[in-house]
Amino acid sequence: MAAKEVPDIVVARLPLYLRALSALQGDGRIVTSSHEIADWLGMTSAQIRKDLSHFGEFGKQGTGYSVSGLIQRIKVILHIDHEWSVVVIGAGSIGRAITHYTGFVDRGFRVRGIFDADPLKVGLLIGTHEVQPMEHLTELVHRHQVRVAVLAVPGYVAQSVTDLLVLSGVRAILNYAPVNLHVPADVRVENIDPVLHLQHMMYYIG
Amino acid sequence: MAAKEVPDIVVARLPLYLRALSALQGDGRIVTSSHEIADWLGMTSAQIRKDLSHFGEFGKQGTGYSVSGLIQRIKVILHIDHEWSVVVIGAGSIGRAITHYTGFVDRGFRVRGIFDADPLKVGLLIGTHEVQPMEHLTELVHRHQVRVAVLAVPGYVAQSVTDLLVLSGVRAILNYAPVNLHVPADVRVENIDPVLHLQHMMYYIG
DNA sequence: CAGTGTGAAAGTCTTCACAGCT
DNA sequence: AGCTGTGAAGACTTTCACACTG
Repeated sequence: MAAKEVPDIVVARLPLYLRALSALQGDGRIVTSSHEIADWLGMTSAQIRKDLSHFGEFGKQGTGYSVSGLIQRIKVILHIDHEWSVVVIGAGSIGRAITHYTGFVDRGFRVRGIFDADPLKVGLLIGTHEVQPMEHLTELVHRHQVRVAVLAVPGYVAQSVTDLLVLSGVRAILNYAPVNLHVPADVRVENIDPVLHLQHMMYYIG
Repeated sequence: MAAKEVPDIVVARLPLYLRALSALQGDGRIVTSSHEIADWLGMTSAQIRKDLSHFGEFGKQGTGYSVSGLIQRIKVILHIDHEWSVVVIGAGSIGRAITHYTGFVDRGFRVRGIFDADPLKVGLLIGTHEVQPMEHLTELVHRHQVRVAVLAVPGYVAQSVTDLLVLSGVRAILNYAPVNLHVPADVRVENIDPVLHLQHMMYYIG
């Protein structure tokens, strides 16, 4: 069965399955089942089977799934069977944390450069990366064919930086600024705002 | 209409409304409408009205909502009309970024301490906070009645640190480790994993 | 008239339960 | 026997559309 119109919510769970499968692989499991993955993630096995069924058939009835096989298939579906180059915009504490983060590389992403508009930050060394001025952004994006950016700038410049990123050819933006970005329809944005999560939880903590 | 059994997905959107309302307030708006909030957030006005209707009546027909009034009402619903004390566990780059983050305080949260198991990190100054050893955690949680923790430790210690947090009285954990934490039913966990968002977006970027 | 609050309808997502394969 | 893949049922969420109010 070919993937044609897969619900976004299903796509959003595939990276979670990848995370569970990596953990199981780390534990030495060669074969697994929808039940085992479901237990690891705290969800139901039926949901996992249903989700996967949107993309084809991956398991053996009576046996389960090959861990490495399913990992590979999901990576292909998500287009992360090869490495993506990423630029980080903003050399504040969030930008620096992202650039330092080692968990990126083995999951398909590689930081190619970090940029900041503040002349005082330009030239600073963040891990192995030297902070570059915004003027160098477009050139580097073209040179490395960067399609992915992490945006870690103050809210009031987030939209103008976004416009520049889009113009340079970036197609996916992970936004840490607490604002809603406007982008063309063919550009994806996902937002991360830790305070939103904290506020959400407080409803139940009272 | 009293709030009785509000869907979690509705609760999760309230912090978003708060963010939009703050932005509108920053622009000098005194009164607003479900349409204006919806435009700002890129959603429909019906959804906003329906969501709010779970908690009561907040607007004036024909006029709209008082911006400051609605902000205050939502803060009360979310229990963030007062400040919550937070501890940060892990003084790696993420823990440091969180501790530095100034956007916490004005949105209801205040970091009371940062902890790390690594003796080499203990004593380091992060902003105005000195990194403390894990042994001090329980005492500080009790002293400041901390109910909220941000977990920024490596995956392989995340569960044991979680157990300690829960034992100390923490009821809400914002987890940056890429693992699924097990907690008692009265403890809330929300997870943040930037790579999950990046992988999700790559499906559409191809 | 503009804009809320809300039943009812439409749409989406999850769970069930079982045929069928290994 | 054990486990997948999947229609059908059930649960949940969003959208519609309009009575009502200032």
